[in-house]
Amino acid sequence: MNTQNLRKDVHTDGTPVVCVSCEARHRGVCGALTPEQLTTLSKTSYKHKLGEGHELVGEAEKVESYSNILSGVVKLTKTLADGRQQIVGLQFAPDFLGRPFKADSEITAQAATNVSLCSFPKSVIDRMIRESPGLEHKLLEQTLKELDEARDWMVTLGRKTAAEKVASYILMIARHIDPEAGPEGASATFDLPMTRADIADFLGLTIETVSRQITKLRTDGVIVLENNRHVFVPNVERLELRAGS
Amino acid sequence: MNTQNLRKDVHTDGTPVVCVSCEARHRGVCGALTPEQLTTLSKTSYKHKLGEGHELVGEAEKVESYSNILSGVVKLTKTLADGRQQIVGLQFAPDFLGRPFKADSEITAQAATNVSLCSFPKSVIDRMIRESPGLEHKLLEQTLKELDEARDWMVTLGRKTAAEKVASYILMIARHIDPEAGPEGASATFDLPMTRADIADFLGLTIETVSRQITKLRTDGVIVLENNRHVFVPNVERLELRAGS
DNA sequence: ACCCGACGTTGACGTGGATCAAGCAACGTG
DNA sequence: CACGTTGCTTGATCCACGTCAACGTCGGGT
Repeated sequence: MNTQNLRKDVHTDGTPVVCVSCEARHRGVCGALTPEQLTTLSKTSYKHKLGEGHELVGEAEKVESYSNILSGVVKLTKTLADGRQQIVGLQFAPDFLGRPFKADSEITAQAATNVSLCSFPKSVIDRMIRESPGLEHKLLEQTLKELDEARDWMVTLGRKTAAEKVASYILMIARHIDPEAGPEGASATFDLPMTRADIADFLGLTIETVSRQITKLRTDGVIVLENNRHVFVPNVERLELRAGS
Repeated sequence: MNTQNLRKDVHTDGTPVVCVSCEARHRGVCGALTPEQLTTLSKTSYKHKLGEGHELVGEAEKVESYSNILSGVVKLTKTLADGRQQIVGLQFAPDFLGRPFKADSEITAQAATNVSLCSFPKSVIDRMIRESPGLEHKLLEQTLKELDEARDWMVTLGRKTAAEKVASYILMIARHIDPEAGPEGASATFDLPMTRADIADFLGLTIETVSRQITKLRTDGVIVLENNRHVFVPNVERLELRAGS
């Protein structure tokens, strides 16, 4: 492990901090740590990959550790007693994963795609939180962002039609994965990171309805599909219109 | 203003801290402040009341100030361009109101009932946050709680039937307003703090559907209504069954 | 007392999306 | 190659909920 390089990355300009074990910037974590803390963290963190569908919680994986998502998409789901399921959140590439100050979240985290993570023990981070207030500030910011996203989605779940829901979903994915697609009449290309079943669970619909609405968007020329996963949006503004603002 | 009393409240056992201007405990704020900060805050905070339906945001009220809710219920709503509305959160008596680090929340806060608040300027609190890390910790805890509630409600919005939604709503209100109603077969009595229109906006339904489902709960003996607002739940467990877990 | 408006209930009817069911394409496996 | 499996689409039917409309009830103002 090259501590020299680590130190240099921290000291030269302060901002771009890299975790030595996974060689990635940790949004919300490393950026708020002192060089000493970062070194400590690096000694206990480890990089690993998960296949699609792999569960991250309930098997003592998340409960005892926090993770940064290096690539892929993680879905947070809640399930009713009779099996009805709802996805309550999606975490993308640089997000932080893990619930501070609470072991039981009643939420299941599952890999929606292949995922690679950089994990470290809960105890180490919890101690660092107590030591450096900047870290807590980062956590608060991410939590506020998640709260905003959750509330945005509540409007979609409660008040939009199936057609608007599906358009909103595609638009959200486009903005996350292909953020270069500017707001002004630009086009976008990306892969849907989830199955139709996942999309349905996210939108509070059935797979049949999702399929029909996607077909409609396709026949109307709003999107172009390839292999059921690869999406091309020739005109993002047209998609925005379908999403019901 | 009696600073002697204030100091005494802070010093004797540490925990029960009282704001001198509104004479109430402020969950999430005063409890994390030093005596000096509390004194400073008291000089700028002011207590006031708002009638039902009064807006707290968009008119420079919330943007430039934070508030503690002393009594009443505040609803947070989002509105689509065509007027469809969704309530994305409810804040009850000891909650903190106001979004740190962001002036534009795209959310409207309205008094759902008569509300009394204790407000103070954004700038004062923002400075105190920088000074005392305990305050930020409190904010993080409240934000996490709100996130949990939002995600619980997403399941209700996306996957529950109208009957289950209404039962879940009544149950949630019961637990907030009459928390003495123990989980084991106990009864509960309380007033619904919102109109049928608000309930509909909260549940993603129409007022007619809400009315029909309430009527059904009444004719089935799960609840007893009086004046359309006062509710008696003879057996909370029966209501829980209707809420679909 | 009267009216009025806000709020709530109830009924009749239409429809969006769920449900049930069939079929298709891509894939890996014996 | 036939075979099953998984993911997706499409069609036919049904029903939960929205929509439209009428009516009841309460409280406040003149």
